[in-house]
Amino acid sequence: MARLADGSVATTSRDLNGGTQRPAIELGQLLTYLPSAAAQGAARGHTNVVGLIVHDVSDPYFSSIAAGVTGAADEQDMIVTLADTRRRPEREAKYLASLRQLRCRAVILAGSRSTDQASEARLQREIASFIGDGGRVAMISQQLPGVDTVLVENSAGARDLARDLFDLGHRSFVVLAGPASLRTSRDRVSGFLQGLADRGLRLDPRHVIHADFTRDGGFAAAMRWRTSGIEATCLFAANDVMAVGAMAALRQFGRSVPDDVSIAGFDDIIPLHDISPAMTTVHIPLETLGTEAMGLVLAPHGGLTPQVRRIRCTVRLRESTRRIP
Amino acid sequence: MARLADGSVATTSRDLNGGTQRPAIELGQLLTYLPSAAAQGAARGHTNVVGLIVHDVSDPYFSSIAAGVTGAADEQDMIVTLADTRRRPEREAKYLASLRQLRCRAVILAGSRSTDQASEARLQREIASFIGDGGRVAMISQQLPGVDTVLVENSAGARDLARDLFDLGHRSFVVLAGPASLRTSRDRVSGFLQGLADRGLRLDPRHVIHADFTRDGGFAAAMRWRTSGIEATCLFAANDVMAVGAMAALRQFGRSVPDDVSIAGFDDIIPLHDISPAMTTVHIPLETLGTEAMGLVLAPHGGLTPQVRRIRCTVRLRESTRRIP
DNA sequence: CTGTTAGCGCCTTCAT
DNA sequence: ATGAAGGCGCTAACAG
Repeated sequence: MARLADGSVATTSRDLNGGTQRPAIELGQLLTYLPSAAAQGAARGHTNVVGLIVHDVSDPYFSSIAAGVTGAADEQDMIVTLADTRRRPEREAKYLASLRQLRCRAVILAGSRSTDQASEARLQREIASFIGDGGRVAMISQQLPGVDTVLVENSAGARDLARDLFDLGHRSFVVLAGPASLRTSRDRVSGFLQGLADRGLRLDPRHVIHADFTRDGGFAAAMRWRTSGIEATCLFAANDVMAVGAMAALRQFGRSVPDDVSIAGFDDIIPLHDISPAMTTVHIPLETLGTEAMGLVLAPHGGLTPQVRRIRCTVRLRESTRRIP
Repeated sequence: MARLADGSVATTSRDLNGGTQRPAIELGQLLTYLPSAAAQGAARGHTNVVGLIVHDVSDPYFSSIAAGVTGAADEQDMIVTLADTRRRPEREAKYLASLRQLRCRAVILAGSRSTDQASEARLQREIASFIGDGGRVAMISQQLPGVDTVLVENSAGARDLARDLFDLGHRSFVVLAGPASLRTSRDRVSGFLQGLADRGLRLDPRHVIHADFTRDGGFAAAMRWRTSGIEATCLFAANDVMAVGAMAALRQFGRSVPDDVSIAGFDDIIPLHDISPAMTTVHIPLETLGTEAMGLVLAPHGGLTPQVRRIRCTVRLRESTRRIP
């Protein structure tokens, strides 16, 4: 194409790629010409695309991770393609297949693993194929055997939170948990129970109410708590969006936070930083999750032992929880 | 590749593509084989990728739009690649170039146009090249000459809001505006002023305070208002995240909402649906913006006249604004 | 319907 | 340093 300008083809390709834009003629053409990434990919056998699979982009948890990923990608001149499973675990494998077809250099899977055997098995196979084709993959959240992981210490964070709430004087809790099928929710719940146990308190299993891992789930769980007749001075929601849904429900049936009941969440998502009362939660450096994941998949191959990067969660005590005399 | 299974090449390509998986042998291979999208793109001359360029994914405004786009893309078996400018307008052209190189079928540009002449001009050129190569492009927000647009009626929405606030009894306003360089902010501000003018009220230009179009911008603007000594019964923030930042500032210097001062925002972003007091705002169907944009770029070419799809904004009066006796 | 033959647009040895 | 040739993995227009 641009041979009209110079004369040869290989040469043109070279110094177009080599950064040394020599013939001024090319510079002129540059205004509109760009090599086809598709053709380059076909010829080279790989591209500079990295895939990101999330459960729900519109959830601030995932959009912050996405921001971390796009930021890191930009610095490496990589392009990120986004897939949103809409919280249907079985979609992950499907999207991974699409990304494999794209011959992405790497894929980042953000979000809790589920306990659906069929989906997870199919995902495992897709991952194996992807890696077999020379691609890199990183998980964000829980570890999957054999793949690099940015591991969020959900359990430890929830344990610390439970202890702090206990030390604030709370003795009766209700846990607004996500679906039992989500590892993230399970880890947080069990960590929380462990923290209470550390202080000698055993929580009745009926005090754990399961619902969707969303705002509406939190609302519904709080409603179910209300009709359950279970007493509690403190509610722990397994994530912030559930907590905010629960707060809405509490408001609706006239319980004030934190005067009537304290509440705590998990994640420390940004849009909630300014609500009132400020939400007690467990902070996760969400953007960092994304950049770390990019770091893993872009790093030179780590050999046979999968890399694991642990991310600590830190308790943020705020107004939505109060001291019990 | 898979010719080992059958014998021919074209045949394999055909019924792999044609859905009629004939030879059982292939079905066996299918477990791991997938045609390379890169090579397909090279051969066909186009791909099933659509690009999405946003100002900031972690902003709920954009993440909701992204959700709409990914949802629509999924239905059409398209793949979306995401680029985040981090609110630097000059990045748009750069990313558009990357996407052009990818030979995307289409690109969606979400977010306010700026008034930076240089960036906009460069963007215009990129768009022209992109379209010249046979790609489709759609804007979300304001119209750009010659390109399909999902036009948000910011001005009308702000005008309606102003009238409603006036009718609530408010007579003194302060506008917390975004940067003067952002069309979206300008449109909302001018619409708001127009609405007041419709009721016979003229707002002193000093009552318009400019800041970043972010939470921190809203916080800063509210702080500047405080020290300005200007009196007002109602604050209008040009978007919700600014409004929430302003509310944080108000809380910090002990002004209660809505008792001391009413406040209104714009966008009706989801994470704010449950805050207290509930925020008066102007609703935009954000996900719809994304799906409509996909509709535009996937529709058969609209001829020479660019398509424009207008999206209405509707006022949502809530607790953060009160009636003035 | 199937197999053959050209490309698609680029990159990469390999000589020169 | 530069040009020629071969190939990347697939599709499409053409014959059989």
